[in-house]
Amino acid sequence: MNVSPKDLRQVVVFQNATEADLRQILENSFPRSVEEGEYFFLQGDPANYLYVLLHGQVKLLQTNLRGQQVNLRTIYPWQMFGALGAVRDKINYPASAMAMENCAALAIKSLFLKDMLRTRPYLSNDLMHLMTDYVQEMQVRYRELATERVDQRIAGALLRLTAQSGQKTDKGVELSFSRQDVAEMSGTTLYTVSRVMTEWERRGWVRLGREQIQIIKPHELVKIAEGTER
Amino acid sequence: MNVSPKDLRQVVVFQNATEADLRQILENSFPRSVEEGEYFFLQGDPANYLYVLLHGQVKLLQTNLRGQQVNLRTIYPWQMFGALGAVRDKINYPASAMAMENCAALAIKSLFLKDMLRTRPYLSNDLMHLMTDYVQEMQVRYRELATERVDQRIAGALLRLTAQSGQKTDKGVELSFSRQDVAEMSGTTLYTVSRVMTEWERRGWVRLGREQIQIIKPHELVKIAEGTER
DNA sequence: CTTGTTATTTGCGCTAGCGCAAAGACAAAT
DNA sequence: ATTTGTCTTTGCGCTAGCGCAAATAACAAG
Repeated sequence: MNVSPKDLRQVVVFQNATEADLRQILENSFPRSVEEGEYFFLQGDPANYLYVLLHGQVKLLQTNLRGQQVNLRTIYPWQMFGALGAVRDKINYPASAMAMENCAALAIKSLFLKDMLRTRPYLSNDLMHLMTDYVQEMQVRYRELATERVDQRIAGALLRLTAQSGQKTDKGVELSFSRQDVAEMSGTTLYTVSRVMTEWERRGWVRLGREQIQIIKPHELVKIAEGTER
Repeated sequence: MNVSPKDLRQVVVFQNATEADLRQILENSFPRSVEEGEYFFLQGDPANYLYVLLHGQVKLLQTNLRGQQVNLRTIYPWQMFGALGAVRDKINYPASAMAMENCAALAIKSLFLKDMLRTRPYLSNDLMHLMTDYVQEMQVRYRELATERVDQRIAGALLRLTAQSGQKTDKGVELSFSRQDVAEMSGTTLYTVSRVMTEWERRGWVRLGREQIQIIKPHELVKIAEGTER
C-alpha cells in the first residue's frame, strides 16, 4: 500500500498539518504488515512506535495477570494507535494491539513525533482532542460497567459500534463482530451475549449470523441501553 | 487563601511555566469557595472554567440516567480538574465535581488557557501527560471491573489511595474515606465493602474506624489484588 | 448526659449472570 | 461430499454479590 502525504490528512491528528509536515512524517515512517491474529505490539513492550492503520482492523486488548482480557478499543483505517510513546518518555504500551484481519499500518517513530509536537501547536491540540475523547469514552464505559445491567451494556456497545463502524445496508446497519468481541466490549461473557441477543432476535430487533449482527430496530436498543425498558 | 505565581508551580501542568505566564494565569482567574456537599459544577454544565484545587477534597462523579453514580477520581490540593473545556470548544462537563469538605479553588477561564496552549508547547505537553495518565488509570480500572473479583478491586482501590493520599503514621498508613467512598471507587456497594474489610480486620490486615481505614499489612492486600490469594 | 444524626455492621433472601459441557450451525478446505 | 475447525446456542447448576431492613456504634450539638 502506497501512501501520499495528502492521504495522511484523513488521520484526525494530522488533519491540520502542512504539506511539508506530512511529507516529513512519511519520511520518518515505514509500512508494516501484520497478519490476522498477530500483534503490532504487546502490552509491556517499550512504546517506541505509534501506528496509523491503513488497512484492516486492530483490537486494543488489556490483559490481567491471569490472562483474562478486555477490549479497550477497536481501530479502523486512518486511526492512530499506540500514541502514548509520543507523549511520555520511556513508557511501555499499556495494552496489546492484535490484528483482527490481515493489516497494513504506517509505523512512526515515537521520538520523531514527540519532537514534532514541541514545535507544532496544532498537532498537540489535535492529539489532545483524541485523548480527551478517549478519556470520556472510558469514563462512560466504566460507569456503565459499574451501574448498568448486562443487557444495557450490550445494547450500549452495539450502538457505539453502529456509530463507529456500521455498514448501512437496505435493511438496518450491519456489524461484523463475533459474540466474543461484543462480550469483551461490554464486559461480559460470550454466553451471556448470545442469550441476550438471541432474545432480541426473537423480538425482531436484530438479525444474527456468524460473526455478523444486523441492527434492525436501533431505537429499541436505545431504550434498553437507557434502562427505560427491559 | 492567597496564591502567588510561584505557588502555581505545584500544579503539574504548570510546573514548567515561566514566571510571566504564571502571573498571567493568576490575573485571569479568581478564587471560588464551595462548601461541603456543594458542587463546583454539574455534569452537563458548559465547561467554561477549569479549576485548581487549593484546599479541601473534591470528588468527580458521573451519574447515569437513573441517578446511580460512580466515583471517577478524587482531587487533592494543587491538582487540576474540569480541564476538558480548555481542549475542546463548546463542551459540557462529563462529570460533576462535589466538594467533600469545605473547599477553595482557583477558577481559570477555559478559553484563556486554551489560547495560552496555542503558543506554549510545554503547557500542551504537560497537559497531555495528565491526560495520558488519566487514560491509563481508567483503562486499568475498567479492566479490573470487568475481570476482577470484588475483593480484588477493593484491595486495588485501597492500594491506589495509599499511594495517592495516604498519611503515614506509626502503625501503617491511614486513609480517611467512608465505606461508601470505597464502594464508589471499586464499583460495588457499601455493604460489600463493609463485609470484605471486616474480614480483613479479623485477619489483622487493616484497622477500621468511622470514615477511617488503617492499612497495616499492605503486602497482604497486594496479594489479594493480584488474585494470588483469596 | 441526652438526643439526634450519620456511618457501619450484619442477617437474610434472592437473582443476575457466570461458566461448564454438549450439541448445533456454518464456512472453508481437501 | 466429507472433513475439520471455529463460532454459536442452550441446558443446567451454582454462587458471588446485591440490597433491604434492622441493629449497633460513633460522633456532634445542646
